[in-house]
Amino acid sequence: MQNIPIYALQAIQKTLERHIRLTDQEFEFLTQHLTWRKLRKRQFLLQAGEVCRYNFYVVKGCLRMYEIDETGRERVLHFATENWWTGDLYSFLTQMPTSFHIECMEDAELLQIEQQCMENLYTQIPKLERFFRILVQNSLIATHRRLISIMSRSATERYYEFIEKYPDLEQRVANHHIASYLGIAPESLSRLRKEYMNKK
Amino acid sequence: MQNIPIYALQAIQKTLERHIRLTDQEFEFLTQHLTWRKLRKRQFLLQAGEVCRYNFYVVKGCLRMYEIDETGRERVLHFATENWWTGDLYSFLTQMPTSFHIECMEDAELLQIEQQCMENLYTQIPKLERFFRILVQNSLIATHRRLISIMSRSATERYYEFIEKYPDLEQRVANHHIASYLGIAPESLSRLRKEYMNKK
DNA sequence: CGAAAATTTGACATGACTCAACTGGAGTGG
DNA sequence: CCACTCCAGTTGAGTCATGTCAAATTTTCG
Repeated sequence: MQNIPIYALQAIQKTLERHIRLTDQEFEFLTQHLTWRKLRKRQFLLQAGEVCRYNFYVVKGCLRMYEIDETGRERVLHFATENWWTGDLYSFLTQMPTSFHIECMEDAELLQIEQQCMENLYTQIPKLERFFRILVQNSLIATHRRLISIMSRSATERYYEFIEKYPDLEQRVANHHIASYLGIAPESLSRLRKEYMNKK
Repeated sequence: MQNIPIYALQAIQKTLERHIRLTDQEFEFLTQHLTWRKLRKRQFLLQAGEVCRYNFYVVKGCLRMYEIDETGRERVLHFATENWWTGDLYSFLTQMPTSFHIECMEDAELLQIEQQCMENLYTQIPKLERFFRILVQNSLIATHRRLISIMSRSATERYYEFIEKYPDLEQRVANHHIASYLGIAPESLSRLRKEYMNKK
């Protein structure tokens, strides 16, 4: 197995430090359960039907997690870039097959933790249970906001919200994926974009 | 302070047992941090601007948590009935003022845990940290589903989904609150209902 | 019983979708 | 390095689901 580069360890350490403080021993112990992974553009980290065995931390790159609905249309649930986590929590926890795909939109570098290890880690380092609880809580809060947003705001408003919140993604991510994330047709997004350009 | 009735303790115990197993001592310890609360219809458990200091477990009754958006319109984020939990996680955690209201739609009986106590409880009984992590995770999964649903399905489909999933709420909750939950106009819901009745 | 609120109904408006055609740029192979 | 293909993005026209507003009716509750 390939060694984990130092910058990746530093990155995840910094991310952890935002919520918990680990001793060097604890961090060392944690890193023994991390695996280093590199993927190229268009590769899948996860495909529908598989069980999601890992939780992924993005060191570099840009990924999207999406579902294909009954009508065959893709629905982007979220994007993940540097220092974000991704994975299908539901599948991860229940060990049921996932309904999601996670695809690299750019070459990517990741750290992964296996589900099995997580349980051990929680026992060995209770602080990690805290970390992941907070992570999930934040995720829930963000999803609530998005739900409210999609329920109360027009396509235009949601688009403006998006470019304000994620100016970088606007640049990195293909238009039709953003449209899918916002829950609008790519054609509509194209028109919104045009309108927005004219205003400026 | 009023004593907690036995049926309330039994209810919460049963709910906890779905994910963790506490010893009698642990449960006893937990109950010392619970407060019993009764509310009447139309009373507020939480109002925008307050800090949400508690996590609430519903023993009896039916509540709604909602936000008032920029246009003055109510958006129902969720309903809570028997054996559900409610509260504003974000405010609860950050101790920032909430933007939500939680209102009783029927006379209600609740158990509440104070945020401060939670932290102690987690330390004393790590299993509880697990319980709440799982709770939040399930909540996140449900919210993801709802997001996908609102993005990919028509108002009709969402309504059918709702009555299938929560046949009891359909009965207990006012029409316009369900409309708000589904993200549609009350008039539209009324029409969907009519259509649905004709079909049957 | 009566006032206020909720629901229903009708008429109309419109934002966003669909489908189809066109444009432009990136990637590929000769 | 050009020509060709393919996919993403743009644009236009027409449609439809759902929203809005207003009025009528029913229900709720003091």
